[in-house]
Amino acid sequence: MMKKQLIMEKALELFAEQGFEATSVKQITDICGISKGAFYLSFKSKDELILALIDHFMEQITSNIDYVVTNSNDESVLHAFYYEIFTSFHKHSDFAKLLMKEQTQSFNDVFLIKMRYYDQLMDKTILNMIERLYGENVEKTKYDLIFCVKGLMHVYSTLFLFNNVPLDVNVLAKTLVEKTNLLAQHTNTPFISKELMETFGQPMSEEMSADQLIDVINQKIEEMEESIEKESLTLLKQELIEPTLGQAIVKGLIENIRNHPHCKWIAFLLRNHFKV
Amino acid sequence: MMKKQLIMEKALELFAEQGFEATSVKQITDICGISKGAFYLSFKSKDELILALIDHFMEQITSNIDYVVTNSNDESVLHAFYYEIFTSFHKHSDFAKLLMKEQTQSFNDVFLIKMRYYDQLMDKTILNMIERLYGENVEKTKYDLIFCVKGLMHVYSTLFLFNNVPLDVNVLAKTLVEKTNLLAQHTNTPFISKELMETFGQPMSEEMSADQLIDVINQKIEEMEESIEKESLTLLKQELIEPTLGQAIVKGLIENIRNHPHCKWIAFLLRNHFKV
DNA sequence: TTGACAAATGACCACTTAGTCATTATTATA
DNA sequence: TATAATAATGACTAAGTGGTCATTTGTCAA
Repeated sequence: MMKKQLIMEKALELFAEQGFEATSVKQITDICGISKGAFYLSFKSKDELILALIDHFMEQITSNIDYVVTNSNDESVLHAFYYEIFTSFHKHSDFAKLLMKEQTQSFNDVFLIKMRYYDQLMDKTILNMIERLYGENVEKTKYDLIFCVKGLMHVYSTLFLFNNVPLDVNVLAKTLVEKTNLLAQHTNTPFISKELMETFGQPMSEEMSADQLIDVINQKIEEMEESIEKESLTLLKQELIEPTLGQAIVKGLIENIRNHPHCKWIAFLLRNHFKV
Repeated sequence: MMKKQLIMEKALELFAEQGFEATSVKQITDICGISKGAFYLSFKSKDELILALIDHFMEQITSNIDYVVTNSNDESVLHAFYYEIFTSFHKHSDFAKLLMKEQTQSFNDVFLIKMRYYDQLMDKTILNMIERLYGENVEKTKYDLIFCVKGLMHVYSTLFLFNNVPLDVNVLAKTLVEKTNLLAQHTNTPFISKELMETFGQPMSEEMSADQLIDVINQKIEEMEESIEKESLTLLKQELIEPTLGQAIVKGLIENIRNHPHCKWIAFLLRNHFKV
């Protein structure tokens, strides 16, 4: 199991540098110092590896952003959002590079669906934030705003990822907050209407069912040692099967598990499910 | 020579769909209905093919944009800029897709240099436009503005290229003009300082020398049949060797060749050289 | 020391790749 | 028609690909 992590780490470096297609399994196993067979003991295929990488990092990044956004006040939420994103990208710069390089590529159906899934989660988070901050004022322009925010994120990420520009995340976040506010408060001409958004934005992937959630939780529970987190998770599972606890308790339980590295994603899914 | 064009056309389609690395020479020759050998009669390598494609389209697009920008008044220049870009991308959508997919990829040094070169030309054009429109007001924020403009271009291009969104170029250009004006007129907090721009933006690739320009022109002249364009080009070559004509005449001569499909790029280079 | 089980190996498979070149087909010239 | 020049072919090479599996190695408890 240690090996799986080693492979993911080293492969990520290679993917970031050369791209996924240009990196061979042989190259990966060589710098890991393991045999080809050992690789296929950890991953069924090269594709499975990149999918695992995407999930591993996107779950982390997505849930962190979501938490930060839902737990900041209106004054600070935009700044917190940008700050969190760029901090994540900076910390996991190899993954961020991989993401940039492969996001328009399309070798694999599963890959594509996964990318679209996380992209839609991001859209949702941004939209949420925008609606909360500007309300009715951006009714006509909010979809354009999503794209503007993503466009800004994209260029500035490229800038510091591929040009080793020294990064002061705080300043960067500040400038983008200013720009976002400007665009939100003064834009009048929309390009993306609600209808347009719906025609191309394949119906937002619906949420996970309670049953699916329970499966994921069961799997995690088995991996965990006894702890407050495990207890909280067990209670939350119970709540999924048969709701009895109040909102406050549920929220508290989710808060308990939120910082456990293995639970971040589940915490995110549960927050979404219980809408707390 | 016809064959070269056929290969470029068909290869572009494949590259746009599958990416450069994922497309094999065999695939290209198959849909062209030619043999492998015939391919290597037109191109020394697969790499040379993609470089030729980049040059072919980027020369066209870059020179068109430059012309449009330098020949629009302050009222309309921003709109003209966006309109021209998106029209080009829409018209050559396969090439635009290729560009998006491969712009962060880095298989090849020559490729990388080429991409950076055209990217810098674009930066220059945008900067020019911004300085002209907003002057002193954007002294501190103009570099950020370049990136904002590129970020907006990027997301909206992705949107209509990969999501078959119906494209009303006029409306799109309008919304982006509004956004650009907003950002230019009200942004106060810069992220990219002049120094920062200089540290990462390897010294702007210096202009072509007069001698190099003459070489390029000589080559073109041979390919052309007798015409006003050819005569103009010959006179311009003379002017490069020994300046005798006035600005007005030079400008007129460049105007003469500007619409000849083979001369667009040369017209661009000459406009830059004579600064007319 | 033995035996049982899991972990790890790397030769090997079938296939694909970019690129070459002796050979053949086509065209133009005399 | 004969000859020279050019265009086009596709079998071939050498290297590499993702993936497999019979075999070896390592690690336990008995």
